[in-house]
Amino acid sequence: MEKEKKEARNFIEAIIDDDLARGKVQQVVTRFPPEPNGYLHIGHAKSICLNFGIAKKYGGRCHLRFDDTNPEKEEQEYIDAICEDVRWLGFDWGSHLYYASDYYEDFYKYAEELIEKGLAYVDDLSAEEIRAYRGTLTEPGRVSPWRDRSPEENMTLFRRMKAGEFKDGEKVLRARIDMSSPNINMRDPVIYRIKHASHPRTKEAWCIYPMYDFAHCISDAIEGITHSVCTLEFEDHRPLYDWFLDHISIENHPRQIEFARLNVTQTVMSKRKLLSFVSEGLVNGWDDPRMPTIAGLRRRGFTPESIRAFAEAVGVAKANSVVDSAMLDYFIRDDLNRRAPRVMAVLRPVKVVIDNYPEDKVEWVEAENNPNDPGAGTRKVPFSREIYIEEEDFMEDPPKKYFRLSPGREVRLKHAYYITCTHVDRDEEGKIREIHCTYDPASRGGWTPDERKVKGTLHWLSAAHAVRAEVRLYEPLIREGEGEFDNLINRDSRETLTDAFVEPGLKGIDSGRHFQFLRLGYFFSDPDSSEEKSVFNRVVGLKDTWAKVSQ
RNA sequence: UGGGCUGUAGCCAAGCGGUAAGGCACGGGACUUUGACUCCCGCAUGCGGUGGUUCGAAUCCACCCAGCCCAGCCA
Repeated sequence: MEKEKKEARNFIEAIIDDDLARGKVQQVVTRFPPEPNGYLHIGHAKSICLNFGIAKKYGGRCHLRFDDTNPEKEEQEYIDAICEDVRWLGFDWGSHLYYASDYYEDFYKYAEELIEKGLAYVDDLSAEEIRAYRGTLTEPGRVSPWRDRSPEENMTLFRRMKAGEFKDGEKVLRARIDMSSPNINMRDPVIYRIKHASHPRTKEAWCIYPMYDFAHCISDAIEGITHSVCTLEFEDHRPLYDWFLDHISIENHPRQIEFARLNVTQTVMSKRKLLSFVSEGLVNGWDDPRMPTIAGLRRRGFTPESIRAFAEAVGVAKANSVVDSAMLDYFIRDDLNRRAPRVMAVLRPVKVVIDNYPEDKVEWVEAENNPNDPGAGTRKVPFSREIYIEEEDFMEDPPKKYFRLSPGREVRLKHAYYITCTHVDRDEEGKIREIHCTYDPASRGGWTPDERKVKGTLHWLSAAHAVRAEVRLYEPLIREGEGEFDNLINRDSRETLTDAFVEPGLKGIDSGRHFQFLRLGYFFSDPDSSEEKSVFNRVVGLKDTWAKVSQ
């Protein structure tokens, strides 16, 4: 019998179940609230899967809302990219696409309400002075000399701020809470500042902009969000959000739940650092296959399914943690193993001449497209006297347990014949020119009537038929280990192989296709591919037991 | 040395007073026309530490230790 009664539930879902059971909420509404100041990365993917996942699980809805309250850092390009990434990940916000900037009038109205109630004031202190007055972690702050202006005066000043009568930084609006609170967020936080800047959406309509803390909680409330899921660093802000919502005329008061953000080994999860990678040219843009951005992962060849499975597997909790990147590798392999057709490619070719094979003969051997999926069918691959094999599949003087090709050794060419190495032809510098072999005509298809065992099986390509391709291999941008961040940056994280070859069937292949290059790994045809030259990214290598053994 | 939060295996993570799930990694074996996949097996007398309560504690209490976050007119 099935036994899936034990449905995995994280602590957030436990809270939601409880709220539902107590009748606190009838419908679950969540949201994913990015600031459009950069591209989304794998850490955001976890949050997206969490928020949209919860909505789906509970039959509720999840909004996509841009927290665009800082016009100096935000751009339309980022808005478009974020929408594309969320959609690609497989989530649908339906008609629920919102912007904090849609609520600017509301925020303004609520700010005036606080002023009327004597709960907000216009402060003339400079940024430096405000910082000095704020106190420290262990000492209370001091009140601003402007803290006791009358509501009328504050209202007049605030309206003049809005009207553009002051320069940037000349005045701010602050909440009047408690300068001696042990929670620094409660020490009269700034809620509006003057920025004479053009906003991607509201353009020149405003010269005062609300701070995140003020805008965010009100946006959630306006949208009817029931559960505001966010990361741990906002835990200290919750009392502030509660204060705002308790002091303005608004009905809904979402419950905020904080979880630990995702960290992955050898992976940069800071938008600031990722932006510097882009601007300093360490990578070729936000969608460079080495980037942990969703756009980068997509171009590398990751699938939405694999990322969702990964997000599900890492779980949700409150403990800071760093997930082993091997986990991500596992889920993309797991997914591609099921769907990627097998094909042969030789990345670093070395020529093999089969001396007893007829000069001009070509045989088309049958090859299965996916041994794990009989429905995937078969294809024909050309075989001839001269072939390419992988450089590392031959060793003149092999260590023990090496069961690839070496002098006197017999191996199987996948789908084709058994060959035995007779001798090696080298040039003056000692570099291999050709490896000479003989083949056993009785072994066609890859087995013999005498059923003798051949331990090694190699992939290969008929030299005359092989199609040249470019293959790009990637390593993590960050090296393993500890130390100064800059010293860990891998400035040689991409290797471009321009002399690789693939099966003739891949000539002119479309971009966006997944393959398993037999024995090498999973590859993805890059958008840089053209009619003349295909370009493949290595998504991830196959697990390589030999690499471990040979060390 | 203020406030908030967190410590369960190498890495994630269940567990909610009844005797330590699961995944990744790792090790061993089987299978193999991919050294892949798949399949078996192994992997915490132990839950940050010390006391206490209890017939019984990872779960409750006390104290201690360690780590993370907060002093933007960023989000």
